[in-house]
Amino acid sequence: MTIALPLLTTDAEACCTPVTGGVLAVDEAERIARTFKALGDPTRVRLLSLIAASEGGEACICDLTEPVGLSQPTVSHHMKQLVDAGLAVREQRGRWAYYRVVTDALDRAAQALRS
Amino acid sequence: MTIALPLLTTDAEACCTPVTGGVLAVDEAERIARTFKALGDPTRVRLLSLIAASEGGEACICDLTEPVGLSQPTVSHHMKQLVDAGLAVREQRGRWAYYRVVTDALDRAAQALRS
DNA sequence: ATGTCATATTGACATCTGTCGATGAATCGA
DNA sequence: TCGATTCATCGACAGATGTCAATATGACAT
Repeated sequence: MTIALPLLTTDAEACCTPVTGGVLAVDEAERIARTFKALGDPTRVRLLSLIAASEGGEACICDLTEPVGLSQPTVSHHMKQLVDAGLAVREQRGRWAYYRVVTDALDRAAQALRS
Repeated sequence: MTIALPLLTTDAEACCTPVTGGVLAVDEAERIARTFKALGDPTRVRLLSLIAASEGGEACICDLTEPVGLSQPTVSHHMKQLVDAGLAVREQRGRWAYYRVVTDALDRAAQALRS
């Protein structure tokens, strides 16, 4: 007999012992830090903001390269970081890769900062 | 004539255009990212948690070194990062340096993630 | 099949970051 | 005054990070 288990729990999904709610276990601190590390680069903050403000709440790499003023590989790299952290999701449609912000993940990250 | 101006506005004090509330200006994104960068290290997350959970909500370096298992200079370095980011404050009392968490700064950081 | 377009990956590079041991600075007690 | 204590700073080092040009991958149109 096999049991269906979630294949992957991204850091931002796993919820959210608040930082100020008692001493955090090492692995909890690592999970929380991974999420904030992804938010700790101005380009990535800007990318999330650009995507969230786009029509339909989604954007492809080609929409993002010019506004942030960086090369396409660099933007692609940053988006991968955000996806790995669970803060964005990627959907391939034809030649384009559309990214959306995972607002739940942002909310959960905010929870970790609540007092 | 001279005018009294705030000498320093820490990043976490300056509030808090939400990431998902329209395209962020570059300097706003940089401010937000600086705060989250400070939160992007597991040791620093742990330090904040340890301080917040300490008696009186404050702790000195000597209280923190052993729990995080790092050298005193390293802990001191991390605390400086947190103070520079406005997430902690330092008060010297005799030989000891007491640190407190700036919960308002955490709240404001959380605001930046609200949708 | 071939070429074009959008994106990801690779490899390289300079810079930043976390860590430590050694040392300096300030405070207190004897 | 002297030594002990607490913390910050310095110098060094390995490893991580942000960036780009070049290239690979994959999808679509012709």
